[in-house]
Amino acid sequence: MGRGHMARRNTNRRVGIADVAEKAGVSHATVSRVMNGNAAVDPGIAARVRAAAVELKYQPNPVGRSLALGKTDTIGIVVPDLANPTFQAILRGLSIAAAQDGYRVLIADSSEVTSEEAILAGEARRRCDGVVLCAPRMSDAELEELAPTLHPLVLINRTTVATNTPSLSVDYGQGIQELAQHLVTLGHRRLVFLSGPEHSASNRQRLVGLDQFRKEHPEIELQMLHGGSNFDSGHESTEAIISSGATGILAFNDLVAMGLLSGLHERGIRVPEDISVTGFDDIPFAKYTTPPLTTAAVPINELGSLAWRRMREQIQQAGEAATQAQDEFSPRVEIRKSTAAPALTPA
Amino acid sequence: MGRGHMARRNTNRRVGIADVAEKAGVSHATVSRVMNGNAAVDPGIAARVRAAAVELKYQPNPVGRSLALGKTDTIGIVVPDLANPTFQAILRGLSIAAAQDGYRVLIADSSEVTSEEAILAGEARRRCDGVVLCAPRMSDAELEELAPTLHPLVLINRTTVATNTPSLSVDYGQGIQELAQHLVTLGHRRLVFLSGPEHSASNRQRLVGLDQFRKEHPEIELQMLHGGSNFDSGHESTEAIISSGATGILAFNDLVAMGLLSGLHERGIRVPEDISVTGFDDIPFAKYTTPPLTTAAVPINELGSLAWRRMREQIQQAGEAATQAQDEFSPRVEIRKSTAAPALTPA
DNA sequence: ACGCTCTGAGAAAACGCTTTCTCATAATTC
DNA sequence: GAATTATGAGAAAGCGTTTTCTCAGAGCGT
Repeated sequence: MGRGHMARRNTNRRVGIADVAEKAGVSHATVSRVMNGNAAVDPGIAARVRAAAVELKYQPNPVGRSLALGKTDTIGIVVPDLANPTFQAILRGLSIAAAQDGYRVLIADSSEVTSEEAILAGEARRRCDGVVLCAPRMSDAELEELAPTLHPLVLINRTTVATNTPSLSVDYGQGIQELAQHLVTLGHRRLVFLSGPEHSASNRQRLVGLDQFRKEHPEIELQMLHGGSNFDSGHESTEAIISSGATGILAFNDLVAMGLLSGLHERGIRVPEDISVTGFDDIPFAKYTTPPLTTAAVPINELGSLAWRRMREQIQQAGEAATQAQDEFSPRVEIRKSTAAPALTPA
Repeated sequence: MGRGHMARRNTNRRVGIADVAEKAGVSHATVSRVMNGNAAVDPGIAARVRAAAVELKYQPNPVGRSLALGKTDTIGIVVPDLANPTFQAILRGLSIAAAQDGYRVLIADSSEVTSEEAILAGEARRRCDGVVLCAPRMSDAELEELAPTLHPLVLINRTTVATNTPSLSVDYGQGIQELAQHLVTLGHRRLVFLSGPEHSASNRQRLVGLDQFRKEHPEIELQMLHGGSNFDSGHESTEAIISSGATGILAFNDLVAMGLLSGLHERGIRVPEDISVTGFDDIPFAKYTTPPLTTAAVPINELGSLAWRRMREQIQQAGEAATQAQDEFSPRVEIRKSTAAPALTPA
């Protein structure tokens, strides 16, 4: 029972195409043809090969396939922070959508280290058939330079001008304006925006939106307060918020709002009776806070699956340079219980 | 300026080792040696090669390397549901720890479809150097059969007897007992356990723990209520909880507890004054609910990084069959504001 | 000055697969 | 029945690396 000429190195080798070929008494090529259904193979032989394959539990080695086919059936995603529910949701949507088409996703977390992003993205690209760059913190110039080298690329929360790479963005500017408008309609006259990370493009968009809002509502007092993007930064801002004297708070996102909510609660300040608070994103937790959070809903699951669709389009087209879609989502204000008319409307 | 014999197929080929070799006037082999610093190379030549490499922006193709080296520097993780913060945290911990050692992670979400788990795990294994199986829902028998085929394998929340694969588990049984004890100590006499998914091994552990608890506290009334593992199932149980007449509620996990918290709030029932609620896991959101949730803290970030350490040990040892560690974590009860003495202790 | 060891670079095999190329055999046509 | 065309399987080239094998030339000792 010789193992043939293949028994050269390891005895406990993983079963390869050669083993199946030997067992079925055919050539490597024929096994490959049968496994991939590529060319016509005599039904009898095909059956023999298939039988040998199942008997040996043969599973083609994906690395070998990848090298031969020039594709890995894998896409990469680079996120600034995997702890952020927004990015988790995008990752999830992407992963599920991609899986439906037989693709897997490789993840890379830049941990908000801007300088790592380009490296991670490049590495991911070399291992994968494409890359999704999620809310990159790098500069526009850097992004512009990097984009072409990544080519099958989908951008989330950023856009490029030079190359026409598909991008998915959310109109944060509009969303924050609508939230501000909501507060004003309720009767609030003194607002605070608790801003997010400086490198965040979406934070800049919110600021631009609020500038616009100021022009349209010169009668409203709108203060800016520096913050971050997580619970803790919201919590830490509690005192500053209280002493601001504002009655309506626009938090950078839901996480910040939740941190703030908890801080206010500890201080015995009632929401929404004393202060109204809004979030942004409508993460799944937002409607379960106490009180449920008024926020601007970003269709976060769709983002992931649409990202995959755009990626797939590029992978399939390969050659033809089609015009790439620039999708923009408008957040929808979700009014819950964390906002209400202020107790005393100042004269 | 001929491209040499390499210009056979695509003009816009990706730059390969051959291009560098040609430019530096050396052989493929030498370029490889320089890039990997494997063998001694004449400093002059090495410099020439390196110069050529940077000029051409040469980056070795990982697929080629993987084939040659028999490793991918990638590990896979299979989770039942990427929407669950617990698994997200594990994924994150794993990803960050692995990245520190130059490894990437490929994710697979079985979406709670038990029959997919084995397939996904197998596929992941073929593409990666190892697999982390996170809270698999499959039967013990299936797991026992699958484990050896996955070999560099780390199990989370499950164990195997046959193969000695390292496993990380949490003593859910003890944790839930401690929470129950906490409620009893506060004066509660009527408790409810709002249980989780049936296929979940950790749910079974909780049930076993509570059986034990019952034996030790025959005087306590402990009801079981069916539920799930997310917000909605907690929210949906609100009525059943209220009509149970219990004053202390042990929710399957923090998500369920949060859903319940919100349901109780809507019904005007105060927590903890009227009813005490506990969660499990101590997800980041738990301390920001209103009121902050009493829960059993699972060291969730450590789980991910420890999973990587165990994986790395196996990858490095390769040959030597070392005894594999079975790590067990004891949850630590985190007392917050969602539990308190019941208003009226029944006679 | 001759032979020996040692250093270092190129040739070639290997990794596991797909696919083109080639050719034998069977099927078809006049 | 001989020439022509389908059909289908094997041989071999490639995919992009690493690594073993081989060998030329430099350095050394006597």
